[in-house]
Amino acid sequence: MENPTNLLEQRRFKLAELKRLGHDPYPHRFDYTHTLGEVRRRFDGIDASELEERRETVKVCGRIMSLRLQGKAGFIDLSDGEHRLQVYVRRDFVGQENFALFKLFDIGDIVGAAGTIFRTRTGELTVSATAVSHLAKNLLPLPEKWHGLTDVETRFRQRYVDLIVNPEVRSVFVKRSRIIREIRDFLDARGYLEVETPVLQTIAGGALARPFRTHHNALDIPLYMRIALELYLKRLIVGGIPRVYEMSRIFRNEGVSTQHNPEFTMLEFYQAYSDYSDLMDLSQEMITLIAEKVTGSRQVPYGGHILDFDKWQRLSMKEAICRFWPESIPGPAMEDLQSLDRLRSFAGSINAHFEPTDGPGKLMALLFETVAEDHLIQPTIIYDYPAEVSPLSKTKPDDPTMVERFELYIGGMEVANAYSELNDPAEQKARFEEQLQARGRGDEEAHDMDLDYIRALSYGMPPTAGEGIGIDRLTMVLTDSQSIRDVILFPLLRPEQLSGE
RNA sequence: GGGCCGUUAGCUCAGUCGGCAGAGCAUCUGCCUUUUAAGCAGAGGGUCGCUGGUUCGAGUCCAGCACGGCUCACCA
Repeated sequence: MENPTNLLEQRRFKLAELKRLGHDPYPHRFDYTHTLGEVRRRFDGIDASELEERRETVKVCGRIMSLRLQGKAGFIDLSDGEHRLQVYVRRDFVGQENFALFKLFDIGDIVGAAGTIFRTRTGELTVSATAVSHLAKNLLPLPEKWHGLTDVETRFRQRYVDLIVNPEVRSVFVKRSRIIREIRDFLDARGYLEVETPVLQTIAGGALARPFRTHHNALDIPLYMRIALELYLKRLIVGGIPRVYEMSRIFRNEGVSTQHNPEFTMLEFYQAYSDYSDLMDLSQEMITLIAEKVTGSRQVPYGGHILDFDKWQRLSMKEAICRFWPESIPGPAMEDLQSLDRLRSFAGSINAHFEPTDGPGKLMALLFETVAEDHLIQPTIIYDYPAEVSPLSKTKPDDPTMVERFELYIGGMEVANAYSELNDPAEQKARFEEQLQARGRGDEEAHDMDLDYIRALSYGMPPTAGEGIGIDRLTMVLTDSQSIRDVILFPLLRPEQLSGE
């Protein structure tokens, strides 16, 4: 057979050559003695002469990341995704047959090598092979070694290739895993029970968002994918589990952006006999600790800023509106934020879009989001929200239009949302009814009535504080990622047209 | 959904005024037994995202479509 010119045909040709030489092209296993990381840990500190004396033998395996052929010898760099190790293959050390096999190796192939550890003239730790094995063929060439893979679409669609060639991508997901583990450790150490609640729900509640719809065939009923964990976790507080959390996927049928993916990971935790101010302290402690454990410092780079987790600030929503109001436009005083007419005129003055049916609470939240959110780069707790936009929160003792709720902002993003939970079933029912009216006015995101939840509250729920933390966004902040897709392994994309070849 | 930008070799990218489709890496052939962005000599590789249009002639100009990115709106 002649050497084909097409890259793919060349690889298939080499695969056929492997078979022709009597090698199983896809062997079942490989008995390695050390991972590449173990070799590095064990021998990295040992100099050339000592290695020569010790003649340590190893069997290692990994993917070929580069290959330098040099006549009757050659070097390959193996990677296991995290560590790299060089292998030296020399014809008079491995023999004719193994050397013929070695010549069929391509960049990207998975191979094994047995041999002794030594250092080359340039000092690099290397396995001098006495035998090589072929373990799996790379039929689709990898991106080049200098620029790597930068095309964003290919990186997301073929994350496996992204992970092979871009080591920093792996490090983001290692950090993400660490964040999740630290959160579990933190909550477990404080007596929280981790639970799992339904993803498929007949009423998608606990947040103001549009759900995905699905259908159960056997029961022939419509179902929704959950948009929050909240209402089931509070049922468990009623059931006598005073500290409970769930960290899992939720789904919102909304747009995608650098800060939104339709499925994302949320931590929600609930603590009985506490209110929102307890959770302010707890969140601050937890997030600062995680930042330090995951990044090694309480000062963390993000988007050209240094986030300082030693300097948290706390502002009420009204204070934040007044403080961050643009200087060029006459701004409100605190007392102006009560009056519907004034709120409307202030919203107009900053070109914020609102509906005539929006009440004062919605307008206040709108003013906040418009003028303040972008300024909240440093870790900031914004507290005391309008009741109108918080149907599940307990009102302030001195002001029934406001609730005990706070959100945590870092890097200009909302990272957490917490409140003192409304536990009066009669008031909860009234709040749901208000939401139904908003729904009647066309607000698709208004909360649905959940009569079982009212029934649960009627058995008595202790005073409780609860919080939700967006794990994807927290990961963005702690890995200096500007897009949520950089912290989600397989973000949602439109389907791709793939031909069979 | 709106606005802006992008799509050229396996990868990263050039392509001028509309006039023969280019480079580096990768690949192939030859040489090379401690290289590491190995080296030297040579070669092959293209549905220029898709469909139309204008033109003697389109990667280039025009229209539509697809996919993606950023951004606005919505949201966490």
